[in-house]
Amino acid sequence: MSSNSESLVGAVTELLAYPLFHDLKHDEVQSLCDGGQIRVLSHREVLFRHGEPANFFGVVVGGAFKLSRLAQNGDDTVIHFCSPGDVLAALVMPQPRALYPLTAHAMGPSRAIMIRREVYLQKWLANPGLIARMQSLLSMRMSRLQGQKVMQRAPLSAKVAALLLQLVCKDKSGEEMSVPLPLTRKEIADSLGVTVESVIRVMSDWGKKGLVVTSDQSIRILQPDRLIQQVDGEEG
Amino acid sequence: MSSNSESLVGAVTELLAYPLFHDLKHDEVQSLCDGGQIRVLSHREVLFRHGEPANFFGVVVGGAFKLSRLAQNGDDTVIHFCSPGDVLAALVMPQPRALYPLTAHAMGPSRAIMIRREVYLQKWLANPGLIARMQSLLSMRMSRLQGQKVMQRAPLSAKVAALLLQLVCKDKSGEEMSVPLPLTRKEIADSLGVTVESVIRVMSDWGKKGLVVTSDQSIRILQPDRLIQQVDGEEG
DNA sequence: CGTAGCCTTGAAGGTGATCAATGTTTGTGG
DNA sequence: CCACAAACATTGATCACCTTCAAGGCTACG
Repeated sequence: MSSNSESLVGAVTELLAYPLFHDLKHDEVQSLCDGGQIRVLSHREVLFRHGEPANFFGVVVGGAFKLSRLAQNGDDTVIHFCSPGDVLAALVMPQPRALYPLTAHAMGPSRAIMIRREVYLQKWLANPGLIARMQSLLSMRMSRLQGQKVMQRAPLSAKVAALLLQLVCKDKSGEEMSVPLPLTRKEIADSLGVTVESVIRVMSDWGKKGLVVTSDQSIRILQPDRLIQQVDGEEG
Repeated sequence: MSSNSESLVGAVTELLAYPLFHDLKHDEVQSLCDGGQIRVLSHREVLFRHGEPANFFGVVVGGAFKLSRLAQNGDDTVIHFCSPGDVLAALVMPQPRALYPLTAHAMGPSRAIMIRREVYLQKWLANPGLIARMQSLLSMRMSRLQGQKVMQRAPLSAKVAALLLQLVCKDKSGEEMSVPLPLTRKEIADSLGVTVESVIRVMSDWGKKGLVVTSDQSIRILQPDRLIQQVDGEEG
């Protein structure tokens, strides 16, 4: 139940599969993970907490994490959902006495490699190709945040639709696809800054119309085109 | 009136003053700006536009810029306000066929150094110390975005107060301070995703109570402590 | 078997949006 | 210097959307 740590023998090979490490050799990745350790978490466990000293950054290698912060009224706001291949808290590493800017909760059983701050400063920053790919990753995350900000004035249904469509791998529009995270209505609400009840009303409406189905904690989108119409503000 | 470009003889020396280039020598900065050019814009002119091919990134050296995107309903959303020393569009440089992710409008007379994409890839990325400081900059920008997202459920007055307090250099709380940008109500509204009218109602209320004054296009905060109370949700 | 987390539904109420009209400031050209 | 246009600021009335509050059901897990 509690977080466990193992050696990262096999994990390094997993990393090679992610675009971030694409043109690197096994030894090079090994060196980039120097002194790191794997952490295995179960559902709702905390990888790191907002405000703690940030001596490690992370690479997700399994499951998913939600990055969130508490508002002063008590309920937390989800900033980002992380999938395997994503990097956590790397941006704050350069700061001398860095604190984690967010709290990271595991969504379902998850794993992450935690790597020392010094290794980032000495080895990661010295590798221009790696930094370039990391900046692309950050650029996409930034882009998502901005995309959500643009939707602020849109009706709630548009926001929920946009979020769901952001989360599915948008390969083939027109076909059925499913959200690759165990996502609760509360988490959707916390991510959009609205109440659970409102999200439920929107989504149960879609359920009746056959737009989406929630089965087994997994959200499947049956008619992506009609969801996209919701984003664009048309009536469905 | 239209955007002008000069050589950047003197501008390089200006750069040395910003934290980003703090430990660099004049020649090094010169090399980092290789082939760059200075652009001088007047109020409301566009430095670059969302969707254009991004072959240059920028460093602000005077005035201010607002980074915004159009929503599908037509009005634009302000993502960020840039002051001198800030870097523009650097994150997308690593991508092969990068497009500008936002539109940059000058707020009042402003200047920026525009530097070729290749120079970023070859010289900037190869300088670990520089990249580290750039990531700190980005980290702060990210932090602002997140801070605003956390405020989403708060009442409008709290959001406006938080924005104003973010923009002033928060040195001495308790004393009078003023926003260092020519900021209109519309821009505040576009930044928060609300309507102009709502912002006006909040701020004119504060004006009557002596919390803030708008004179000469400049917003001065007379009683910062009471503004902070607004953020925390207390009645004023 | 009981608790905890999640989902659902309904009724009432408030906050901010919308629409419309008008005043104010800034900048431009004759 | 004045006239005019454009951008910005302001105020009021009405209304929709989302929140809040309350109550209950479902499933998982110790």
